[in-house]
Amino acid sequence: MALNALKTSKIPRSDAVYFGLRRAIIEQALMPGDKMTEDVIGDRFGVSRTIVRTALARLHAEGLVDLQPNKGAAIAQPSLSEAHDIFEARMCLERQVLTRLAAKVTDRDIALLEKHIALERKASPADGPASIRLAGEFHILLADLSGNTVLARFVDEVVSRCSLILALYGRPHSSDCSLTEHEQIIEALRQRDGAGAVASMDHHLHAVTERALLSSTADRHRDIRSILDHYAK
Amino acid sequence: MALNALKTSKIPRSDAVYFGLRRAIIEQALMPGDKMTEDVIGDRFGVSRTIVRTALARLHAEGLVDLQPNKGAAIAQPSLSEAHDIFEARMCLERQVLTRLAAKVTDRDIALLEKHIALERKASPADGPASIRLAGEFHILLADLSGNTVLARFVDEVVSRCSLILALYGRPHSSDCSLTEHEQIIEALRQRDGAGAVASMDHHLHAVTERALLSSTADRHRDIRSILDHYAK
DNA sequence: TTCCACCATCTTGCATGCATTTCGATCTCG
DNA sequence: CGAGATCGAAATGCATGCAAGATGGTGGAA
Repeated sequence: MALNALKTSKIPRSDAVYFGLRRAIIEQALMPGDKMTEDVIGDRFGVSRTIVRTALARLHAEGLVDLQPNKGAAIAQPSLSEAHDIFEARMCLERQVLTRLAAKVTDRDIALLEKHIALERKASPADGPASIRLAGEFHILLADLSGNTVLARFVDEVVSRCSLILALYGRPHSSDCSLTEHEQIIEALRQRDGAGAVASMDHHLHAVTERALLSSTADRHRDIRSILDHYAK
Repeated sequence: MALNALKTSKIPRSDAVYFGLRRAIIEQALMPGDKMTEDVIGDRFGVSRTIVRTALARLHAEGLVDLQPNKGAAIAQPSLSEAHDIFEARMCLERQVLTRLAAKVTDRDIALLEKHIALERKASPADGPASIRLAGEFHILLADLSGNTVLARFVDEVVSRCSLILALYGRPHSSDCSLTEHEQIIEALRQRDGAGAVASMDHHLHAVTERALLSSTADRHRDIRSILDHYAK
């Protein structure tokens, strides 16, 4: 009785759908623009449309899914302008995370970060999807360790949305070099060097931004909306 | 044809419930801890539980509502620790907003801000609820004018959650002095003085924080039904 | 051929019904 | 008298059904 009171935390079935879809989006199994029909998702997950609808609404609130009334859901396609907004917010939030973290980081925190880096290093060469996810989760781990749950939630959101931006505008294998940048951040934290950590993060995020947005002008598939913006007026 | 394409944006009925409840929470008509029964809300707004559930989930995602499985929804009661996290995130976000805004603010923006201040000034003396809401909306307006939609969304959330903190820990009539502080911020913006605007905002938010975390009020017994009659339409 | 209207089909918006769980009051027993 | 068991009312979790809106293709008229 007293024991299973701990495991009696019934979790809603919509959570399973939410996390499943979220991972599919972040690992770029589902690509921006892909249509998400309630029936299809419900069949795959073995739940009714009611549940799917709840999960989609949640993803919509996070900006991962576009939701138009009477027309259904699709994976969000951030415009270049939105992409810029997301990167700016991300920079602002992650600076705060590192400033805060440098002042309170423990050896155990460092160990957790090292452990994560090891995972990144292992997954990096071959496994594309996992590599993308792990690179993002490094930043989410930093935010968690900062101890500020609000910052952590916001970082989680902007990092997730960055996956969409990468999928839309980025070039394929661009996450390798971020590994050493992550190591630089940890090194600065190990020395409780807040300014250094922020500087490393600035450098890292600028690099990510450039990698993500510079290739967009050249080739690959481009955003129709930003193209039309140019001709509409 | 081409004209009504603009007005053919059917809005879901859950939006009405969402915004109604949100306003009731922000204006402190509904207080932290108040139980929110789906049937009761549905009756007041004239919709089914399905719709109410959607609105509650959205409020939960924003941290305004606590949602426990099988136990229902209640207005969130941020802990002091959460309150601190929220203020820290808010400070970080609003600094960015002002830095950005000072660099691009137009005379039209200034005019909008002045107009809002006029509203605040008018509502301040008597109307408690509206005064609370307007003080928050000043900050949301700043974020909107910054042009960064992501920052704007985040600011919206933290400002809303600050209402809960004020309701829980703040003292009743504390929003008057914030008016002159808002004016200081506008003045700094008018001179395109980013550093000055940030300094004013720092001072303002520190003041708000201090005002917020002083005393707790005795709560009386209130009826959710009669309150919702006022917000249902 | 091109454009428009119309219809079949698919999909979403929403209410309702049923099963399950929670909560509180009464009852029972020590 | 008090602590725990028990039962009923109430609230939630979820699936399903139906109406309304969107999509895409066909046929007719200019």
